[in-house]
Amino acid sequence: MATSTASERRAVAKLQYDAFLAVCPSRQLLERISDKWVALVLAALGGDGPRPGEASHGEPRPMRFSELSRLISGVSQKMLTQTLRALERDGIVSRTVTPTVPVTVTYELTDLGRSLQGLMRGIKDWAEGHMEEVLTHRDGYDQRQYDAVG
Amino acid sequence: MATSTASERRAVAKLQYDAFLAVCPSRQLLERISDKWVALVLAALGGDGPRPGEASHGEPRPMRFSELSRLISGVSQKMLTQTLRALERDGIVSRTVTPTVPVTVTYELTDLGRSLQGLMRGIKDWAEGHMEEVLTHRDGYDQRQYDAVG
DNA sequence: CAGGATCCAGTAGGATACTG
DNA sequence: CAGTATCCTACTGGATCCTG
Repeated sequence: MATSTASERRAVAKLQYDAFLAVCPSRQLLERISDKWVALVLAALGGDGPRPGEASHGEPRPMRFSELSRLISGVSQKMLTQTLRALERDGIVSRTVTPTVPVTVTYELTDLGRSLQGLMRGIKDWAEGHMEEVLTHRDGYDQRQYDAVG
Repeated sequence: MATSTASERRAVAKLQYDAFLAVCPSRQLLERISDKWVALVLAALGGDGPRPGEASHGEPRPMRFSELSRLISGVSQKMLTQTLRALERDGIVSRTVTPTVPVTVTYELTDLGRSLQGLMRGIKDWAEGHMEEVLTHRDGYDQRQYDAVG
């Protein structure tokens, strides 16, 4: 059962893996993709992200390391590398090296990555779209805390 | 512009917040919800999660602290408390105290939480559903690494 | 039962310097 | 340009003990 035809049996696999269980492999996968940098990298490679002098959403396209680094402000080179390596290992992004001088490296989503990208963009959009609402709730919560203490 | 009618203007707010920017508040919100425990808590409160002697998906319903703790195996009491407090502060879950002895505390999703729950369940389901595929990719990647080194 | 408070180890992750 | 390697700190998060 470990060496079954994996790709087509996902509907079945869904019944076998359970992320609620600490020992289930899917728990680790969930941890890996539940990462702010993963969300932002996938959103970037998925075509979300303003390009100079243009509206917010572009087309999905291969992106270079430095390009990603610039778009995702605040990410360290270490974390970006680490994130991209992990995603490549899991088959979510592909890495292409073109032997120019200096070398050109591009990243893009795989089919598997594309199947996840929509979800991740949804998360990012949700955060951006409900920010005001969340801020309002926080104010209320903090005020209640303040009142309770005196 | 800070005190506008927040709830209905989300479509507008979406144009104002950008999680790609390190200084944008939505970046912090994205970090907060990009958390394995958040994903699992929302999945649990959203009705995903096997109940004894039953199929995998139940109905959304209020859940007690100990119940969540048992369902989400491996979570420490500290992290569960911390996660629930943060979600409560952000208006994603609500906390209800019933003054029995000992006290009964239940958690459930708010409307805001319900709007996020679908996305989070999607992430969890993706992880469970694509586990095999990811494992296959990892094997290939690791093998290639091994070959490259010798 | 549902946490709050403490203590402490592990590691995530930033800064810096160097390489093909 | 696109990383790798190293060092080091800060925070995450688990374990434990205690309370209303």
